[in-house]
Amino acid sequence: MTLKLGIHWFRQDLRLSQNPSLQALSKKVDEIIPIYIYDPKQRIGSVSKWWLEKSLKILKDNIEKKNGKLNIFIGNPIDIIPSLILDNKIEHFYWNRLYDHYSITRDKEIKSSLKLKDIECETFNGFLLNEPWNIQNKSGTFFKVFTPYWRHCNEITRNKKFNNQNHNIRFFDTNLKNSKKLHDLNLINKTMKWTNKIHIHWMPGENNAQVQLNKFIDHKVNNYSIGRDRPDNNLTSKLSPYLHFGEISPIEVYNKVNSSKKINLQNKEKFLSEIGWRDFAYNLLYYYPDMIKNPIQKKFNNFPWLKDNKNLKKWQKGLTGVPIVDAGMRQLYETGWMHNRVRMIVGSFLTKNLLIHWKKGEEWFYDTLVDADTGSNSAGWQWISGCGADASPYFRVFNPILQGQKFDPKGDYVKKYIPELNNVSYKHIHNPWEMSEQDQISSGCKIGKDYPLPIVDLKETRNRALSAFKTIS
DNA sequence: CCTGGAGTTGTCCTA
DNA sequence: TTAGGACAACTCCAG
Repeated sequence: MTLKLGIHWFRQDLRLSQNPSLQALSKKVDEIIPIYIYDPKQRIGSVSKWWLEKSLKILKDNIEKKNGKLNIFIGNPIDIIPSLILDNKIEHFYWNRLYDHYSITRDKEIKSSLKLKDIECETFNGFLLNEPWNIQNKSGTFFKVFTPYWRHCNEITRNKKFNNQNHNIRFFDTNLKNSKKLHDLNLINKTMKWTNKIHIHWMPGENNAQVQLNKFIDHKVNNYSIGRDRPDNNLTSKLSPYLHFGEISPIEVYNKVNSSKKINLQNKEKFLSEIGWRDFAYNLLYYYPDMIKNPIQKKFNNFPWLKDNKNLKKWQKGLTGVPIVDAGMRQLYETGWMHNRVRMIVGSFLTKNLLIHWKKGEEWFYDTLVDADTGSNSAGWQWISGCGADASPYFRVFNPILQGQKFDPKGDYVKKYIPELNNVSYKHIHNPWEMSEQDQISSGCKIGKDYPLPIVDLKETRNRALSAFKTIS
């Protein structure tokens, strides 16, 4: 008797638990051949490469604990998959779906070629609470505004039955021919000092994702509603990279939080809606597939963005002279992550005070964030720059001094990432250029020497942005 | 098809 | 010092 074999294709679902494709396939076949295909043509940031390497290593180990082997390939899946099927007499080929244009196009092509060969191909939702085509407003189209979207989506998700059981998964125990070593992907570039420090702050992998979720539920979520806005504490869930790589199921996150009796309603709803934002971003990406590159509001094609590489570089390095902006940019560079509130502040500063195209910000974030994600990243940048579907009104230009004073009142966050300002008093921590000569001497921080003067005048550039918006309306 | 209320995350000015 | 209104106009969405 021969074994009935099926392939599960891992993509952004690097987990064994609560993985719908793996679950379904294990009911169908005797043993599962798990594969991962690294496609050099698919966009991936530098820091994401670091995370991916770690994550694949853990996945590989977890599969080996179940006496299986993870098979890694390099190249275009469209070329690789047909020969895998042929060589190994595969009759079932399963995966969990993705929602960006590149993946959708590729997956469609693969699915139809498998159908032609009479291979059973099934795909699943393992990445979102609800897939875009299942969420419609009463006019029968997709939602463009978050609040009504989430009311609807939340209702559906709350009533979904959640199967907490994991069917036993049996893996095929030998590597396929031509499969590569993880090392061959060359994901971690040794010369890049960047990623050297990331491991201090992050532990990828599905086991760590569970630890992080439990920690969040036990110690953080009950202060979430207000606390999430404060970069000087640590009350956000930090689940974003795990969700991006699929090391944890968003439905599991939703259900564990939703069913917890310890969490008060306001904090619970606030957190769940943040998980909803992730779905909403993918809803937008699905219906505006080119939003990665182009503004959803077409009039923004005429927006007078400035090409200013000098200021862009200063923004990237955290040398703008505006403390809360610089602290955020340095946190990003150092840890691969930035607090959500600060992402908005640096985004507003780049697109409104510096008038630099949001795309430049999107690219930098994509390269440097551990949670760099096609949907959330482009939706976030379109929102903050004002060109998104449901964007911030144009007159809402953040004042980084006020934001700093409001959300980092003692300057703890700023000081953590900008040691130059360590001895500056809290009165001037967000506007150190207004210190007197005397204050600059006593705090050991001479503005313009130890720490830069602001590269732009905040008031002037605010007005410049407002007039720029008038030109396109 | 029409209607009215609402829209993540603000800031500034004036009284 | 603080609270309230202005800042645009438009599109979305539900009834």
